[in-house]
Amino acid sequence: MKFSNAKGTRDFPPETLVKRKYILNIIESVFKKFGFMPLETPALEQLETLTGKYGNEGDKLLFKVINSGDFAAKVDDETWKNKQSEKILRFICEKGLRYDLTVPLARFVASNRNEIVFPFKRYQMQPVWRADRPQRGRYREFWQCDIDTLGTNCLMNEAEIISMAVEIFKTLNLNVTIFINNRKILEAIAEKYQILSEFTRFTNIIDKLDKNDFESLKLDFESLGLSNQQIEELKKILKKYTFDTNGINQLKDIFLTNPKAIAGCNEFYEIYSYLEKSELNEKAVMIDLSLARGLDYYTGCIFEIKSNEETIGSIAGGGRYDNLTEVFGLKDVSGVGVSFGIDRIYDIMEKLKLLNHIRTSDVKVLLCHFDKNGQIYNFQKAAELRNNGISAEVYPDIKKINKQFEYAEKKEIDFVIITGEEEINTGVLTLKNLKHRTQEKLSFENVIERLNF
RNA sequence: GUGAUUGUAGCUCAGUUGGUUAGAGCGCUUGAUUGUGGUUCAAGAAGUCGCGGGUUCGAGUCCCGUCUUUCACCCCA
Repeated sequence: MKFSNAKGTRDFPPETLVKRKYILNIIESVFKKFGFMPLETPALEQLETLTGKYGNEGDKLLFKVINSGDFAAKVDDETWKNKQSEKILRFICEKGLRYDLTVPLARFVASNRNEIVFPFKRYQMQPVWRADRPQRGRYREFWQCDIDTLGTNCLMNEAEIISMAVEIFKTLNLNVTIFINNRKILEAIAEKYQILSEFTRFTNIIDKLDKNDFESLKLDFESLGLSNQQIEELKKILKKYTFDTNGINQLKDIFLTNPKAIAGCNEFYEIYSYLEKSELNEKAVMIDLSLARGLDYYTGCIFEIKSNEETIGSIAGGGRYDNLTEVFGLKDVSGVGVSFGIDRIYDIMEKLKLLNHIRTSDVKVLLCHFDKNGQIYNFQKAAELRNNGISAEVYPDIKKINKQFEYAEKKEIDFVIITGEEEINTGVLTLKNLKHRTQEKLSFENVIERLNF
């Protein structure tokens, strides 16, 4: 194959796209049901909008877009000769592909603050790009389905996110667990051990706990300056707790005095108070103190959702960010949101054969013919059928009838209308059910009745 | 970004220590069957062996580069 796709990007053939849209539609309809409004932003952002928001690793994964025109001429000889990529970059590119949908949202909200109705509830389903090495469930171009609420501190929004996630995955028939944590509690731990200055490194290490056992990370914790006793203590604390009064009480008992931890626990209590009476099953939501999340901008509650059946990393993630719009000049606007990764959801559902029932075509009937006269007649009949709300397709060529049947079968069209001289003369339609191999002669009205089930 | 790994017909894959004209199954086309398919039978088309370079009398096979795939890190949806 001479022309392959760019690394980590894919084509979506019709059969795939039909299934993707099925998932997207479910997600979108739930978003709408909760009162979120759509937003789209450009694929391209100013590079300075994107840099510095995702941590060091994030910046490395940004796709940069080279300036048009004679970009090389604008680099001075000295910089060019020294081959320092970072410095040259500043001269030759000023745009980049978006890395997620949250930062563009913050930019949008900050610059449209006067037109926006707050609290601002928006959903956004668009591709994002990351210059990562691809592997299973990891692509360089993938779609995120985001919802965010900005301009309110109310923790009902966190509870709402959980409800939405539960509804989405219930509708999709996927067994998942929603893991939640709170950055305030993680900060409290870091404070307790006086490693707050190393907070990012600390969260990076504990985030590995889902893949590695605690023992193998001991050296990492030691490198933070923690004593053996402290590490043993951590081992007891960094685990999962049930998301109910019992579990939160356990947590609170650990950090009796630390104000940040108490704040974090109180947030859990409040979020739980909204959900207490809903029909969540006990294992749908878990508090997981080893959940950290890499993105730098989270300040409160954080979420991550994983499939119970497939290990492909997380299929959704998000959290509360108090200061994200501040870097775009808008203070005191807190936001909370979550992003669903449709590509991973698709991969899991495909593997679990949960998408096999999706029909590739909405067409109810294929009109077949033996000659030009039949085709012309069918062209008119198809128009009449469509006018009566029936999606119909005329076989687009004059070929043997069995070819036409095979075409219908491949496109999962159950019915065919067979038009020959006899049908044209009498005005009666021959309707055949390909699945049952039955066939009957019907009037136009009866055909509509038959196909309108 | 680090270290591995993959690529042969539309698809899944064979292809010996380097040796003539690169094979199979499925699929596809045509016919048996000129108004009724999915079975069966017969025939047929199909490949710059990912791409570029090198070694060799000779490369699908060995070497280098490159693109792509998958995997482990890093990190993440």
